[in-house]
Amino acid sequence: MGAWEAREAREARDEHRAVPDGFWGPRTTPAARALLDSAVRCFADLGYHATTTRHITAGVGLSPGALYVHFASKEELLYEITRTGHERALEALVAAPGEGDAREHVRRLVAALVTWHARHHTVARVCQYELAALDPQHRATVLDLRARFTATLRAAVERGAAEGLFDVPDVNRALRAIMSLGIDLVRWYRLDGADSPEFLGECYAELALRMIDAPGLSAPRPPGP
Amino acid sequence: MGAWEAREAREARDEHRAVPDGFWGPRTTPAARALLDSAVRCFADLGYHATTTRHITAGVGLSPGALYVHFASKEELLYEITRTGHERALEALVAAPGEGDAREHVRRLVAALVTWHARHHTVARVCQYELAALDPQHRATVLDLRARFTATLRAAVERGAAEGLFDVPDVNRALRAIMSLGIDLVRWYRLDGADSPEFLGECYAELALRMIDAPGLSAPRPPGP
DNA sequence: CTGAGGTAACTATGCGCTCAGTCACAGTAG
DNA sequence: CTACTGTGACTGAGCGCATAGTTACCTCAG
Repeated sequence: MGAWEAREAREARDEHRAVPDGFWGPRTTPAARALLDSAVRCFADLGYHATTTRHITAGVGLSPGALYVHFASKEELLYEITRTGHERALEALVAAPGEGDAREHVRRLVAALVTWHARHHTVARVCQYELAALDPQHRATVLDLRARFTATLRAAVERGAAEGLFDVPDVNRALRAIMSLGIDLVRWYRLDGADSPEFLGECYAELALRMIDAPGLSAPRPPGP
Repeated sequence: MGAWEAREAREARDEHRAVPDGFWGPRTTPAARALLDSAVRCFADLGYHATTTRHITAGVGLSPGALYVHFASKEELLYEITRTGHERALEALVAAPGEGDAREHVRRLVAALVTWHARHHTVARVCQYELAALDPQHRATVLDLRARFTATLRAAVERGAAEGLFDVPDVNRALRAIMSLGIDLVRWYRLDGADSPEFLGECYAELALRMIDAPGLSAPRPPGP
């Protein structure tokens, strides 16, 4: 039995994966993907600075030096995680169909935002809490992705405000409130809890609309749990 | 000029204080208060694990060993900060008057929650993000304070739901949404921004009520910015 | 004199990262 | 088929360094 079969056997009995297949993209090798998975779990549990390279490599049954075969540094690992995480979240947002009026568009955007952050709450936690540990250049790249994310949501809210569907005295304040609903759940959400990501997305989309709806426009209440 | 006058002179030209006078309680000595202030700034900026004892002591013009004259360890410093922060936040919440119906009570509680977290956003950031670095015993003490905090808010929401004022299919989900509004602002709020803590508290209290109000109960819209 | 507060040099530890060497394996020559 | 060789993944000891925490000594107001 070669080393690679032995490692696959170890991986098979590892705890559940941090992300689904395909998340890291097709070019990444199996060992690099396993290291990214392990790093996501460690960074989410302990934080970037409290995580050692030995934690990460031990999580996939490798020795400390193996990390540097696939990544130049611990920081590059964090960069790969946060950049890919932000790219996937942005993809989920722009994939939300823009049909219907601004109200339906915002509903679908918030549902997509919340569903993604709930389903990928471990990666999302790293993306939200560990940006300060990035190199300035890497951080700038990730913050640019964040700006595009926010701009997508802002456009929909501004459109609804212009059409008189929403009552938002300050678009930025409304945006921050909506984003807070989606972002803060990475702090507490667990996949084995009562609410599925999709269900939570629907609930929170309704809450967001209630916050910004103009008076008298509220639709009938959504289904219960 | 003695060493103490020299230190006071250094403090006088320091950047603005992290917390107002009296925050740490009357028993703490001036040197200990200065170290707590410096630690709050460092932990909020860099995170607990990336902060060294040299950072903290250099921030008040002392040598590294001086920290251990006043505190047993870096962790005890974090414990003092998070415990006191949670105590002060809880005090602000229970000080909100409970007069009027449940709707007004929730409004005042959310306003108090948001106002406190905005005004003390630096301490609050440490309280929210660095709990994992606490000793298990210290963490248990702080989590108990958090539970009492949540229970205060939950009681008011449950009362309103029982009276038919609120439409909340799941009290925990509504609570989490409201708490997320208040907690996530420590990530972005700055005191030199456009909204004062009190004004943001009023705005967010209104948003919270819109999320949970039963249909047809919404009051006229609040004042603009 | 006393002792609380503070200093500076120190220790032990554990970190990120390196590098010479091992191993499995694919390709190729004879 | 065997023998040889190049290649890339990986090992594991360990380097240089920065860290948290310790300690012996100093200062000076009361």
